[in-house]
Amino acid sequence: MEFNEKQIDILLAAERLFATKGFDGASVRDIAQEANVNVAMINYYFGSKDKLLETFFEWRVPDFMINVDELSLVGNALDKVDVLVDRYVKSMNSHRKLYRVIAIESTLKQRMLTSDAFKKLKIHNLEVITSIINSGIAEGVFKAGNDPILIHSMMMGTFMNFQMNQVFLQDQLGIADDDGYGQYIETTLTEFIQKTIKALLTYEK
Amino acid sequence: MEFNEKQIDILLAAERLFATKGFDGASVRDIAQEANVNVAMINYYFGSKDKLLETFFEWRVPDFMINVDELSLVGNALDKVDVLVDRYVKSMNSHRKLYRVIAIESTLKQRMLTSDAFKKLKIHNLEVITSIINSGIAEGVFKAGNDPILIHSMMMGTFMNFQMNQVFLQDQLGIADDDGYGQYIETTLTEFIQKTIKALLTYEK
DNA sequence: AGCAAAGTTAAACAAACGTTTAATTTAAAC
DNA sequence: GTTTAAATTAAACGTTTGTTTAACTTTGCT
Repeated sequence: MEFNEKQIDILLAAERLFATKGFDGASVRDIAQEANVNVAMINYYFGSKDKLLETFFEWRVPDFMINVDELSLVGNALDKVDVLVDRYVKSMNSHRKLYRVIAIESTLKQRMLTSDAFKKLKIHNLEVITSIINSGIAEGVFKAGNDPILIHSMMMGTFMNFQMNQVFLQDQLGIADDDGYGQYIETTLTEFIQKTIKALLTYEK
Repeated sequence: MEFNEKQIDILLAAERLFATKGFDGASVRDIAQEANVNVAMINYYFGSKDKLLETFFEWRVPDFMINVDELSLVGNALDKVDVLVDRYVKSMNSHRKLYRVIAIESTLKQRMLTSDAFKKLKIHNLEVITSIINSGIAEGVFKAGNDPILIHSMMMGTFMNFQMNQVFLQDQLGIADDDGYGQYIETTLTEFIQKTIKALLTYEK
């Protein structure tokens, strides 16, 4: 997938507007204006508004694949959890706008169901987590019987909750601006998720 | 707030359609048809589509207040966590449609920011969790230094993740239908969240 | 230079949107 | 039974929606 400058302008404008107004809330005229292009260019390059969303997803999905090579370098399973969560949160946090789009649109009716790219992404990431847990069990550090799906849901959900309730949480946490909020996510929230997963995997009962 | 039969029909229809198509995606004509009323009735009773959403929120919010009395009956802090999570998940799960509406709309621009009812609800629920954690620390069962906001985010986020990714997770978990998914949430997921919170609050490091 | 393809534009398209109007029916009060 | 207000309706309102058209400009190739 190769895009020229103008197409990327449109994709970036769409990302901004979808994230703040949702797919239905952002009109093609809004997007065209944000991207400084004529309205017709969107249909010319992408075919339709729906296909723009689809193309947008395919364009961004690769950014969210967990890099397995990086993880295999780390020694024990406990450290692997730390690295995994750190990379995962950093990746999602650096594409915060995108992640809000995903969260919103993936819930609505059948949109995105066609987008196999995302299903494959989720399955890939699930497999990475599963292998880490299994290696921890093999080492004797982790207890068995914890479903990777639930752990993945916990990690994703906790992060997403911070994305969805930024206004409320930023206020509650006494954080001044958006940058501070991003920093909080990359430090305190990351450590919290790391701690939670390790606590859970080593829990006796 | 008292509503007649027809108004409730509209509110219920709105709940269904907002949940599946989003606020922008559900037209007033859709809602009117779903509720078997004339289109004009929506504006007649609620003023506008925006006010319908606002009224809808205020109508449903009370259902999500944690009942503190029920919790004070339980003895130790560990059991309180179990009861809290159980009631919380059951409450959210029985209003699944609504919760999807909240999740979607609360993220988009400034909508809902005016709805103080929700902020108060969140603060109330946060206070309940805080008091449970503190009582556990007083008992010597829980370790100190865990922010209630993070624990609440984890609980909410994990549950919400199951709401947002039902199609994918239902497939991955091999669950046949919607009822089975609801049961999974009320049993396995509930136990997982309970275990996670207790593991975290008793974790050494 | 000449030509074909790609890029770009303003204008127009029909459809759908939320809302309002004006007319009519129903219900309640005296 | 008459009167007044509330409820209900079909139709129309003016916008906005996503998309297409047709004319025009730019680009790349021989």
